[in-house]
Amino acid sequence: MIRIQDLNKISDYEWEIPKSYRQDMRVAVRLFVTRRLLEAALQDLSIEQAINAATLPGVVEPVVVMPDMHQGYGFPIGGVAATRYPNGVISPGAIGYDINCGVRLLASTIPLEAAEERLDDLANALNHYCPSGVGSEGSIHLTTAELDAVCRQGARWALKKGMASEEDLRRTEENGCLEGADPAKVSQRAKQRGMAQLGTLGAGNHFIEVDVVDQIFDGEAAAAMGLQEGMLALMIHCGSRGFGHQICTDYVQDLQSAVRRYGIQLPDRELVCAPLDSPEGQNYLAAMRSAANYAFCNRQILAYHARRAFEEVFAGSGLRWQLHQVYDIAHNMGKVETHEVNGRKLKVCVHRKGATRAFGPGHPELPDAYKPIGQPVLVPGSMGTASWVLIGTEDSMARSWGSTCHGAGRVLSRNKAKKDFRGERLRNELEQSGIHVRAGSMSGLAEEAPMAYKDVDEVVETVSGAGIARKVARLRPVIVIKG
DNA sequence: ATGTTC
Repeated sequence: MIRIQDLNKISDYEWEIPKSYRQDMRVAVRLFVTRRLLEAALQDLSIEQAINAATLPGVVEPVVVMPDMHQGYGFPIGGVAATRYPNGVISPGAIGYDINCGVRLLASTIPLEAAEERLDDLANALNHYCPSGVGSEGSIHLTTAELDAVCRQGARWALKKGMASEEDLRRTEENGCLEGADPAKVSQRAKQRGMAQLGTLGAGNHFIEVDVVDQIFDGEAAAAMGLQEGMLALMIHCGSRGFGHQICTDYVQDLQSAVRRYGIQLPDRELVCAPLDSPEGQNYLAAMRSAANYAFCNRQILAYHARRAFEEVFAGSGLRWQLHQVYDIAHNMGKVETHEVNGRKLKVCVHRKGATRAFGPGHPELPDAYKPIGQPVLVPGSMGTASWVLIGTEDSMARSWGSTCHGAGRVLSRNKAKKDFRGERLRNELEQSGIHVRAGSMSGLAEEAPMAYKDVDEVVETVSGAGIARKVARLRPVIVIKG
């Protein structure tokens, strides 16, 4: 087990594990943590998993972990690993089971005071229009051909169906559609699971939240995003549902043979991978991109449903209002990107698992509205606590592969949380603190108890202190919809 | 996270 004295302290917000720590490490590991969060991380296997990632063929210095890190399947949630393209490897476990799990934020022009007495109705309407829960199905049942179109087109598919605007797409990572998706590389079983789940929320830590903009930290960036203090905002946190989960399951199994065929030495079988330039690696990439596009489309359709709920509730209110997209960004994804390494451009596959892309100002991928300020980073907190809007910086580009944190990060396992907390009691406590809660499952609610998570404000303070993101706004929840 | 031990 690694001990705190095995790490080098770089600053109050940054630590390093040198590659000399273990013989099979190819590169160092950088941890963006305070001493307190480092001590929390030492309680599980997340740091060991980051060290294991530093042994991957083609990995480029450094492997990075974020302050919200915790143990995951083969690779820490909160981890970032860049591998040379196309000579390095790609690993499904370093992207996650919920491919393109991510967050979408919409900002309204409705002041909290004007909406207060309608919040209960709004919670009901959101709960009604946005199906949630494990295995939940939506109103859309796709044919195989339509599902293939969703895989290729992502959120653009929703535009064709009248459920998106061009502006929604512009304010979505990659305009809501990754190139290179190929539904022919997706199993029939995954497609079966995906056909009826488009436009559904799912369960676990996924949620739809109505927040009030509580505090602005960067006026210029907030203005560019249309965020105003005291106004309502809508946050959607979900991913690719059973579709992406099945694709990950399929390829974790599939790629075991590639590990043998290409003679890859792995410290942990769960870190299964394949060379990016192998047929196995390319097939996974094409399937992973299909799931990513499904998730972009899923969040787009959920936003469409949510707008219908707002329209229904505020129709007779006499209010003039808008609900415009701020941004949509993934935190579980593999992306082929060009980064500057030692003064040279290098093409890499950036694995982000529980880490949010955080491109700095001027990046060509950003929409014009955000080029001057940097990319919006959307950080959901644990249930009932704050959520944050941040922006990417020059430092995130230079030091963390254009990435930052993604949320609060668990400290207790789901099983432990279910034992320690009661869903009914949590719901009552949230309601008493003025948050309207709609939850499908009380045991699911217990798993998401805020006490099972780190303090999101402390996580944000750390990335902000380290310089790999800048604070824009803090949001406070008033409605929480859970599966 | 997940038709939560296909």
